[in-house]
Parts: sequence; structure tokens; C-alpha cells
Amino acid sequence: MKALRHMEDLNIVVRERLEKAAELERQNVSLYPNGYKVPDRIKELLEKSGAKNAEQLEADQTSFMIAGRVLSVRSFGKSIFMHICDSDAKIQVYLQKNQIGDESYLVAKRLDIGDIIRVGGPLFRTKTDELTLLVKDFTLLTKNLRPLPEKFHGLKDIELRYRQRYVDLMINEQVRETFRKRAKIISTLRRFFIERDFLEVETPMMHAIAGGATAKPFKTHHNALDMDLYLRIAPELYLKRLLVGGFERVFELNRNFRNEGVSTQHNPEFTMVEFYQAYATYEDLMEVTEELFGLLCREVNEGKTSLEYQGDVIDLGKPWRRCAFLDSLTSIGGVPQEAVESMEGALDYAKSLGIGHERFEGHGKLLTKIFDLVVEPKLIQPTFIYRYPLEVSPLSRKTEGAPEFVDRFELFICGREMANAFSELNDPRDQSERFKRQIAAFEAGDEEAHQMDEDYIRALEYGMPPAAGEGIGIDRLVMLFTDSPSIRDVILFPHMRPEKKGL
RNA sequence: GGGCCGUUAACUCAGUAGGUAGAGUAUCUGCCUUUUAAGCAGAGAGUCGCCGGUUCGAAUCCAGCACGGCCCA
Repeated sequence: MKALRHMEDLNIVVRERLEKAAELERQNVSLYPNGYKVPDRIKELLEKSGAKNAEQLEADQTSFMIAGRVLSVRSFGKSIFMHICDSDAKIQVYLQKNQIGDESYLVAKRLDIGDIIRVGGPLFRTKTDELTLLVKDFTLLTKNLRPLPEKFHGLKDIELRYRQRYVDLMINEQVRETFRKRAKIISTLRRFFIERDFLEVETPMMHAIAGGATAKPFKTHHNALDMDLYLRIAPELYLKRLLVGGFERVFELNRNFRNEGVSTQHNPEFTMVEFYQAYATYEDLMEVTEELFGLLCREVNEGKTSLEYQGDVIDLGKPWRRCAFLDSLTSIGGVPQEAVESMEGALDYAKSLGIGHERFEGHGKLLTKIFDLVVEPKLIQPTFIYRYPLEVSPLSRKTEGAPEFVDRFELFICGREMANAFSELNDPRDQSERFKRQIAAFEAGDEEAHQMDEDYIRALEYGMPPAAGEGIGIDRLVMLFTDSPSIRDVILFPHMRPEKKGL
């Protein structure tokens, strides 16, 4: 709107287009008409007639009526070639003065790249054998006032691509493809869980207590109730309340929010699926995970069970490697035995790696920091790391016979955490103790420590069936399946600082 | 939070040891009825991210800031 009020401030091209638009209106051409039906789609047209040769098309003369955005224009004295594109295909169209009439042709000459038009007519093949629609009838459906990016190089500027994703999508076909794959992944996930009798649920996004993960939350405020609330960091505790309530298999696929830095791996809001299955253990979930990833890969990757990510070929065929957390430190990370066995050894080794240490961090926490640095980057092929330190897993069931460890795994692919799962702690007395340890850590300065959730304890006191649950980061999953180096490439509108200058 | 890099026309990019800013695409005008990065001829379009400093003179050198990218914490 601002742009339309300050003509003198505008780029010359926009100014000229506004003048051209006014000129068209004087000729009684609507710039933004409504209600024109578009019976055909380019993709269907290609399926029906794309294989026909010049003679067959000449004999056929079936008329199609399609709509799309003008991508390129090659204009002659009395005829015009254009490529137009709709949501999933493009085609060349040919406008001739003696086909559409003088008056209509004058309007056609005034069409711009970026305009949305409807065209109708039969198909033919040009001298160079390109399938082309011979326009008998055309209508301007939407006028474009802004110049589109350069036809050969497209829109490259990463900042513009994220800020003006609508232009990125218009111009860069592979961006559209990435988001089609994202949609496919999400629908396949839903189908996977629904077919296994999981119930899809929606739990609160605004929490009085931000629980279910160790992370810093965003704070917000409810005015009428005059209370602070947190945007959820995980749906976990609500989903487990549903297990208490009697739903034995539930999943939730939606946004979570973490108040941390942004990077190629982190966006403040991100999408996660969490699912919980009663009477299952974390080992059962390893198999579920293998099946799920295999299915997703076949669905988006033409039936293959391997994929390429940034030059690495990843084999998702099962079974995947499984390695206990402590073993991975020594066998994969080359961590000395002393560091694994004692706090003193771990401190020395951490120091040698340049890893800092906080007062409130114990041996288990320190080992996970070492793990992140020396093991995680090496886990390129899918690997389950299991049996994590209890200290970093306040909601997981203790491993029988190893009380400082829990029945938990994380899945790593391409050096990144892709999933986190565990057998759920369902003993309310133990859970209460765990929360108290977290509170002590918080008081010692750990801002990410879990808070006490009295109602969750009360829910467990009613009895939650033994169960296992898992969370999978959807954005990272989509990165993997679309070979995208940055999380911002798989989020339509990634978080950006506001633009300052006028548009 | 730290380091490095970037920001020049609507888009993609050049830019000389500091001397009045350039190309291609897009746009406009003219010619052109099978082109396809159409062609030919001509034209217009830029507070060189912002703000200071050095200098006779700054897109260029220096400082700060903004936004973005990559890496690290």
C-alpha cells in the first residue's frame, strides 16, 4: 500500500507498470477480475496430449483452458510466444494477432512477465517441435506490478529468498519441489502412525510450566488472566497424561519453540512429531524408527532405500548399527578409558578438548558434551546410540541393573541427532525425585533444568502403563530427504530479523 | 556472544594504486507472425547498506552500526 501512495519513490519499472495498468483500465480491461473458471491444468494437458506429434495434434484440435503466471515473453510484430506456469508444470503458448483479433492483441502486447492469465485453444507443435497452445481466447486474471528476477540466473540472494519466499517459489522450481517433498513426508508420517492405530491429538502450545525437554522457553503473557505462560518446548508431558487417560497409542505432529540461537540446524520454532506407545520399550521403537525412515525414503526417493546427503550416500536399509553410549565414546570417539570411568579423568579430557564445565554438571552431563564433540560428527550412517546417563534424562526409565543409566536411544544420521526415544519413567516416586534433582541443578545455575510439574506427578500416581515414546525433528528429516544444507531451506518462512528499510 | 566474509540499477554480477559508476537480464521506443537466454537499432534507470572520519576528492582507506552468510561457543 505504501508503494502505491508514493509513486515518485518507486522504481521506474513499477511506475511504468502502474501507468500501463491505468492505461488498460481506461480500455475497460479489469486488472483483478474474479470468477473465471479454469477447467484444465497444464499437467493434465501434458498427460493427455504431451506425447502426440504434429500430425496427431493437427487432427485432434481438442481445446484446453488453462491459467498460469507468465514466465517469459518473446514478442514479434504480430505474434507473441510466452511460457506460462501453474502450480506444477509449464507450457509455451502462442498468441497471434489474426487469431485473437486486433483489440485483444493490443491488450496482449501490454502483458508483462509475472502477470497471471487464462488462455484457451488447441495444441500444436512449433518448427522446433515444442508443444504449444495456440491461443484463441485469453483473459488477464491478475496484473503484476513488480519486475521478476532475472530469467537466467533467477533469485540467488539468500536473504531475499527467505524474506520474499513467494518470489523464490515463483522462480525456483526446485524450491517448490522441496516443499512438495516436505508435504509428502508429513502426510506419509501421518499415514504410518494412523495405520498402526495411533490417535492423532493436539495438546496445549501455551504451558504454565515449560516441560518435557531441557531447553530455554519463550515467555508470553495472558492479559485477562494476568498470568505468564511459556510456549511449549515439547508436548511430552501432555501426551503421557493421555496414556494415563487410557489412549494407548498417541502422536502429535506440530510446532515447538526453543529460545536459543539460530543456525543452519536451529530455528526458534520447529516441527516435531512425538509418539507414545503403551506396552512397548525403547528397543521396540528402534524397529519402528527403521521402518518409518525406510518408508519415508521410498516414498520421496522413488522407491530407493538409500539417499545422498551433501555428497554422502546414506543407506537406510535395516538393521542399523546400535552402540551403547559409553562404548561409542571409546570405540568411535577415541575417548580414553579414564575419562569414561571417572569424573577426574573426564574433567582432564574435556579440558584438553577445550570443553568448559559448570559446577552443576556431573559426570554424565560432561560425557554427553564430549560425545557431541567427538562422536556425533562421525555418525554418518544411521546409528542408534543407547543407554544414556541418567543425569541428562530426567523422564526416562532406569536401566535394570545399571541405575545411573536409562533405557533411551538417540538416532544419528549425517552427524546429526534425528530422533530421541526412551522407555518412559512411570514410577511417580522416582519421577518426583528426578524433578527434585533438576530443581537443585536449576538452583545451581542450570537454566535449562526441568521444572517441577506437580500435576504430572499426580497423573503418574493414577498409573501410566509401561510405555515408550519418541520425538523426531521434522525439519531435520526434511533436510535429509531433500539434500538441504540449512534448516532455512526446508522452512517456508524461516525466522529473520525485521527489515528496516522501506519496501 | 566470538571470528571470517558479504551488502553496487528491479535481478545476476563487474568495478581501475582513492579522480564524476559499468555489463547482461528486465523495462521503455521503433522494426519484426514459429520464437525459446529470439534478433536488430535506440533510450531511461543507481542516496554504491547506514553514519561518521581521513583526504582537494571516498563505492574504493579507517571506525562504528544494521542486515545477511559461513564457522565456532
